[in-house]
Amino acid sequence: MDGEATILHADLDAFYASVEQMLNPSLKGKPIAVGGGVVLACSYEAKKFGVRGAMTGREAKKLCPELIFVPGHFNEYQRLGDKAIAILDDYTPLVERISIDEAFADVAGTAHLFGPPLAIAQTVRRRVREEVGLPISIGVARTKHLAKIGSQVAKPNGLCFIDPATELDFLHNLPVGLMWGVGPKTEARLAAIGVTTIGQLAATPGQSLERLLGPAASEKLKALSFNRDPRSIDMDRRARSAGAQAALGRKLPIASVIRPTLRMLADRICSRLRAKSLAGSCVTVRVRFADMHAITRSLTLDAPVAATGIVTEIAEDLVTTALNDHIGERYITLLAISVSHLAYQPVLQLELSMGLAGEARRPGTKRGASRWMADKAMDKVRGRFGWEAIGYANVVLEGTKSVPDGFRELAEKEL
DNA sequence: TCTGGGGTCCTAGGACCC
DNA sequence: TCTGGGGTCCTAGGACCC
Repeated sequence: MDGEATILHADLDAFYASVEQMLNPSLKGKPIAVGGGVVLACSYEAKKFGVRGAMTGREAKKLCPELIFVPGHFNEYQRLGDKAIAILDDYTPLVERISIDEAFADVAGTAHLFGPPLAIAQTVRRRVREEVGLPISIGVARTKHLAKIGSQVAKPNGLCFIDPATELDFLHNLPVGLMWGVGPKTEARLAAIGVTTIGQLAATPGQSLERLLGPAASEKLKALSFNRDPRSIDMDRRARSAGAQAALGRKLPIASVIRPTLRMLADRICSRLRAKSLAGSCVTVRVRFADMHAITRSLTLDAPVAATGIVTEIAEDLVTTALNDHIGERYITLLAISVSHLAYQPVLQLELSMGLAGEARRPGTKRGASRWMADKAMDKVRGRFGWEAIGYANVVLEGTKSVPDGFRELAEKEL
């Protein structure tokens, strides 16, 4: 068995806000928020007042009157995040990037070169501070799950090494909410049967847990509560779906709102797919109503698609059926599309799927060949002049853009 | 003919994570 | 002026096949 603590979980602290404080030292030590209408990220000083991501700017300002809003340097986030995570590559090839500001690394095979894992973690922290200028917390443990918990416990700007000899003592004293997969709902359910620590969860009979959370979740949590985590480092995780969404404010569900919005969303998704020679055979839409409750409708196709026009039309059909099931709703507040069941499409098949799949399904629609030409032309212009050079301009979404495009792009996972 | 059972896919909803 | 955007995984019922 793997008896040694060789997994590192490295997590940049309050990443976007820390970058802003580094770029503008006058912001250091002050409560700041990136964003305006919505808080995209905030500093530890702001968190002390209860400010959180996804809050409206107004709400945040109410909690913390001195809060300073900054627009955000999105290009810098990508560059600095890459630079920090790349430092891990100097100590092992086994690095798994989780998001822009977070990664796992396994240094099991490289101790003879760089010393024990704890020493490597210390070096990485020092180098990120010196070479990138940012605080980073690291957890070191025997499993991914425990390393991740370690980095959370270490924050802000700390290091937490969990000795395998005493790891269960450490783990069992922590609140269940720190476990991967335990969010507010599960935490509340567990609390209802008196389980608030990981130790109490470990001591709960499997049957009661299963009744409460279902077989898969209870089995997983049970294993994790004894630090049995089978996951190893996965160096190239591929996305399984690609999606896009747009918050609309409050809009009547009419064609002049729905059509251009869906076209814009399909355009975003499909150009990403085509750029990677991918196509997907399942299209899902999501409609959210004024009371925040949301519904989804999906359709699985015979062949994968990546043409903007085809995805737009399928999405329109799905949204229409969704709305027909909810006639009483007066306003919609969000539309989303997701394309899944992705498959790699060598160019020839991609061209075919763009045309034939659509025509087979809906004979009356615009011919596949001309769609292929239109998409291809658009991809080409954007390749040369950038995304904004051409697009589906729409008056509908003017002014409702609450989140900058830069932020959106950072959230996109590599396809 | 009737009955049981397993496996897999599709769809809708929900919880969670960054 | 209520409440962003991009993802993953699980559940449960029904269809369908063997």
